[in-house]
Amino acid sequence: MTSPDGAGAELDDLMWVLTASAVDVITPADLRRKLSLGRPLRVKLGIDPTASDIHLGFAVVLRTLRRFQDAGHVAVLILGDFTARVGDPSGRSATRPPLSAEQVDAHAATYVEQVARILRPDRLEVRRNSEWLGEMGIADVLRLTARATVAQMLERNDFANRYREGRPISVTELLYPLLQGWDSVVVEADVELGGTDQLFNNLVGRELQAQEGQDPQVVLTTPLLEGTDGVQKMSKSLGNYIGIAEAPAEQFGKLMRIPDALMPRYLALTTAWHPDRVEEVEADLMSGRRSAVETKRLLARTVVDLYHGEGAGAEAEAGFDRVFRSHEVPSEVETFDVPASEVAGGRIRWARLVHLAFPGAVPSNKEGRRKIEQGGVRLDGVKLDDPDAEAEVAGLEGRILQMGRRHWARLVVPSGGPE
RNA sequence: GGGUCGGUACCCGAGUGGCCAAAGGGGGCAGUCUGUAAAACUGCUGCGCAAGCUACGUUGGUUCGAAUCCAACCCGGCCCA
Repeated sequence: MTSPDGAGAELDDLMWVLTASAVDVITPADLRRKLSLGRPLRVKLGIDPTASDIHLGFAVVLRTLRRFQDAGHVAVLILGDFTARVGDPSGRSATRPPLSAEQVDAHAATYVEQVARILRPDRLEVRRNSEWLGEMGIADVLRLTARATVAQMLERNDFANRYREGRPISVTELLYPLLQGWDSVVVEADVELGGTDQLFNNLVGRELQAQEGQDPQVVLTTPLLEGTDGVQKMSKSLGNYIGIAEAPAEQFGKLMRIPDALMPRYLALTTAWHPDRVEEVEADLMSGRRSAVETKRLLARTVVDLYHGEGAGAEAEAGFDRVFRSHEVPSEVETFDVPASEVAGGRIRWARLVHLAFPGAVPSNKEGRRKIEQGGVRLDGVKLDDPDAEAEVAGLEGRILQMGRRHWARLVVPSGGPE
């Protein structure tokens, strides 16, 4: 079906770029046909405004959307504000509390701001599904529900598994696929993108469009990227994510810590490279022409460059080497002001100080004590050994407290207090 | 509506009157090693300097003493209607 002329070759390449990392394309023939229409396609992506940080996992589908934009098509971003307000119970157990309109607005704003780091502003349309779903009456809803049967809904793996395992499924949940599908009808989507977990929902959109006499959307799903632990899919709640807005040093460090086995996945899904380039680097890695560490460094530099600009990756790498190769203190260390109120008689317990300086990593005094006992705390490179000992606060000024391998604080002593 | 089983720490899960801040596993964290990878090994994993305090769905009760017994309630699974 490939024509020998230039246009055909171009289309072949575009298909390759758009679908190289896709899991399902339903159907490739439809996609090819639509791409040849000679008009900008409307490419839909529904997002759930309950989370507020975009990470590399979600960026996978956004990157694909960007590729459509670069090919001249329009990104139609649907904020599922209506569904978020109703309270999507998909997470079950903790029956997620419905969000208020204000919360949704706040999330939506940060979302759009972050999305702008990946999508281009021209050829971008942002819609909220409350625009139309909020207008629907019970009669409309019933009409919509009449279009699907329970058996059809249970075809969705997620539902089928839960049903089989005796886990709860709320009736509302059965409704979501229909509502999302209706979004496609309203915005007249030509293509809908989504993670593989959205396959079923997006196919429902295809059905509904056909019933409404529209040319059904092409459904293209992208893989769910594994998080930094290499096992679970990346998500904020699991803490295994790399945010696209995170600082270069953070991103670089986290990327260096992913399991080696994950590199091909990350090369393909997080770099925005042409798939030919991905294959080339991967081949070098497999053949040993490029070592694992070098490949990982290349990956980390590439991703940091992508979100922080050309050169940011190399800079982050230099900082990384400084800390983890030369074991020096990073050039930028956050200062920690020892609170005067915590100082008794010019002294403070080490365990307490560690807790106060690193509230996130050391959530309690008790934890601070454990960290010291286990040899995880250093002052100017010297291990502390007695958590119950007290430090002379006056002697702490400007010294560097280190906890574990990745936490530092430059101590600042309160001045002007009653001496 | 009736019956039945269940709700334990971040997760799974043992525990059925005191020896339970609660076995075991997973996860996580710190240490050694290393490429901040993997594998391996060690330790830790409610809060408090401590006395002690708070925690086994919720509330109340029995008891010298409750995660364990009783009552009501809330939530979920299954079966019947």
